Amino acid sequence: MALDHAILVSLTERAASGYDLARRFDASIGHFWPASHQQIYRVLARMQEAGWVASTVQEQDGRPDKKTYAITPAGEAELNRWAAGPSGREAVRSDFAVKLRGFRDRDAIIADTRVRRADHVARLTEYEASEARFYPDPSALEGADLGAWLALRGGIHTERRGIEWCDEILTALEGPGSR
Amino acid sequence: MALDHAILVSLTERAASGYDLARRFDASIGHFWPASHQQIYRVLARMQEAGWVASTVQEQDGRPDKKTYAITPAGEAELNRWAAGPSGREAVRSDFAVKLRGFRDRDAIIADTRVRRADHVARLTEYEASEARFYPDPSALEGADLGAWLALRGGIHTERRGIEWCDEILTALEGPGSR
DNA sequence: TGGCTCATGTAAGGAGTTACATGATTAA
DNA sequence: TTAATCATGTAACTCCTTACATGAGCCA
Repeated sequence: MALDHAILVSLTERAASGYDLARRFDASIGHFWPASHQQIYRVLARMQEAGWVASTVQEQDGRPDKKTYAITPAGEAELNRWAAGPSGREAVRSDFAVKLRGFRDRDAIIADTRVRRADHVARLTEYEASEARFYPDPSALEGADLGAWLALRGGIHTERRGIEWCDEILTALEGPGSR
Repeated sequence: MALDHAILVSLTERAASGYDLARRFDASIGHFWPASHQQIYRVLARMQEAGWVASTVQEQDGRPDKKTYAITPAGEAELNRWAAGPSGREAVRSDFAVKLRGFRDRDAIIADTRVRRADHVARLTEYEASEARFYPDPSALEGADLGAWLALRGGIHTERRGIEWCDEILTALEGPGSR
């Protein structure tokens, strides 16, 4: 059900079409809760039926009509209800850890680890650039900005520990100095 | 499909019934790929049909019959095939990060963060105890043991960064010194 | 001419969760 | 006598993924 709330949070920041939301999810919220456009359209339809969002259609020339969704008071109430409750522990599901655990193909693991490391570095770079750009003075943050910054910090920690882990794996499998 | 491979890895270590596997998942492999007994029974049935595992039934007095599953050569081949390929990046889905991002209820977030922190500490303690007990001399490890240790290291890194993140959140929301 | 962006969806299937079901033994 | 452990499953449901579908404009 958390996709519902992720969409509501995003709509609180600004009304949007399904298409817009899909792009936002690719760029920002999706780092914490990825979603495809197909899923987003389905959930929007469901939430409209529940009265949590309302849509207005805009015609556009040369382009398909655009349905813009906005959060309703009922949607706000639902967000508040959800925000007040505890969040569940998220399940860790790592194909990679299972593969390590079943240790069979040293070279495949090394290759895999290198790819993962590069991926972590890329995302860390992206997060750090966002942090420098949008939150240069964290001690001055309040409310929504503070929350968004803390969420970003979570991403930064995740990527850093991912790099550390990859380095440990590479050191153990290839010996130090060969990376 | 990775539950299939997690079960196969576990069966490689030792043949087991669905019930045994469910307990093993609760205790160890499940830290990287949680699974309920219902799921495990379903996957075992599917893998038996595919010829990846074979079962023998043992009668027991005073207790229900026990179906013990073992991996077959076809299952070994499948595991090797899977181990040689790259592993996908796992999707991060964090209810908690979405909640932070939508920052609405400071007290609820603080309470939530404290619970999460305690949870991370508990698991970290467990992992560190396992490490000290089973892998006192990591530099001497090889093969399957090395893989299992590296997987455990991943868990340790995850919990540590989880604690760091929680501390950062609590510091930002309550100010330093009040924790 | 071929692919990208904008914009909306449907449909089928795989994976995971939750609830239900049965039945004997053993420990508090 | 109540609950937990051992041991097996079925059924319904939600959620996510992948593939398919349409159609106009724009850039190389």
